[in-house]
Amino acid sequence: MAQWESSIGGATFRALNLEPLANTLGCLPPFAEQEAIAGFLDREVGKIDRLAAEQERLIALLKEKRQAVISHAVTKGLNPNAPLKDSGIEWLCQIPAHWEVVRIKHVVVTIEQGWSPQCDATPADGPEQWGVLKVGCVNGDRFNASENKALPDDLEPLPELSLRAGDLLISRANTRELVGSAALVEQDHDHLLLCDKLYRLRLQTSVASPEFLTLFLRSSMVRGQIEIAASGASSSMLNIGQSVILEMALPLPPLGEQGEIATWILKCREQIEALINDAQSAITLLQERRAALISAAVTGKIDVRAAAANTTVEMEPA
DNA sequence: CGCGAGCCTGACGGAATGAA
DNA sequence: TTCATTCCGTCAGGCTCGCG
Repeated sequence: MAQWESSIGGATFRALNLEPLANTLGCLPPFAEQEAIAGFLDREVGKIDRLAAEQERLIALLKEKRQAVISHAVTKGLNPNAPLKDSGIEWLCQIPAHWEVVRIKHVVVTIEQGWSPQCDATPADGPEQWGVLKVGCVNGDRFNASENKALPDDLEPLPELSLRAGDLLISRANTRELVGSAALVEQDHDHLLLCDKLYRLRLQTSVASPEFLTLFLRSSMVRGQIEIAASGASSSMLNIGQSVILEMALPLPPLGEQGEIATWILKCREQIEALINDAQSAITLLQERRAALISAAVTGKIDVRAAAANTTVEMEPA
């Protein structure tokens, strides 16, 4: 490969011309050994690919688990022995008997949208420069303050749109999978402004915890409701109105229990994310091992006849 | 390279609502 | 009624990726 690097042309699409390929110098072992190397690589690379596929499956299962943990905890609580009652809402099924069901509007003090002036394409440079959030800041598992665009110097910022700790942000327009994504702002961002495509909810914190509501909005039940309610002619930009959020049923434990549930979910999430990271590292290592193995086998650094007799293969250090 | 497809979203316009 | 603001919907374009 290293021999070809200087011969590869193209900027956006990298292509190798035939001539350098034809002129490539290679070492050619006897035919029987070529066959042995090919057979060896088939076996060993196959093993590595199977291990990597298992890790990929593990990651998919962990992501499902992460979702299931949220969905279960925000609708059933942490005590498996708590008596249940019918919630009266079809998509919520049963909830603990001591919980209430309210409309989200009953715990919301304000809901507002922001402002989307024409901005620079680059994010604000440091916390002192004004920036306007992009809708993508609520995608994924947590609020991402780096998803913003710098406000041009000739535009006057609107300080009342800057973010405060506890603000709950929800995207009002995006693809079906992303619309309604919710994230909690954990600290003040004095110079970051709310954009037109985001709803900001401020709650009666004596009744409802923003952490709990954020997690509830991420549950599979709410995702299902949002995806049903999303409207619009363009499938790449579906919308949800304020009423979709405000009229949604919310199963509400006592405030203290909301906090316990949120803390527990966040702890589980950390553990699951650590496992996902481990699996991803394992895949990276397997890919490196795969490339090294192929390289070592075709350059004669592994004696494949000896390797065939052993299950473990020793490679010379690179 | 050039092109098309898919995905995402900024920007803008129109409808609805509220204030004067 | 008029004007301003808020809310909602979508067009068009940027970006990435894959293909011939």
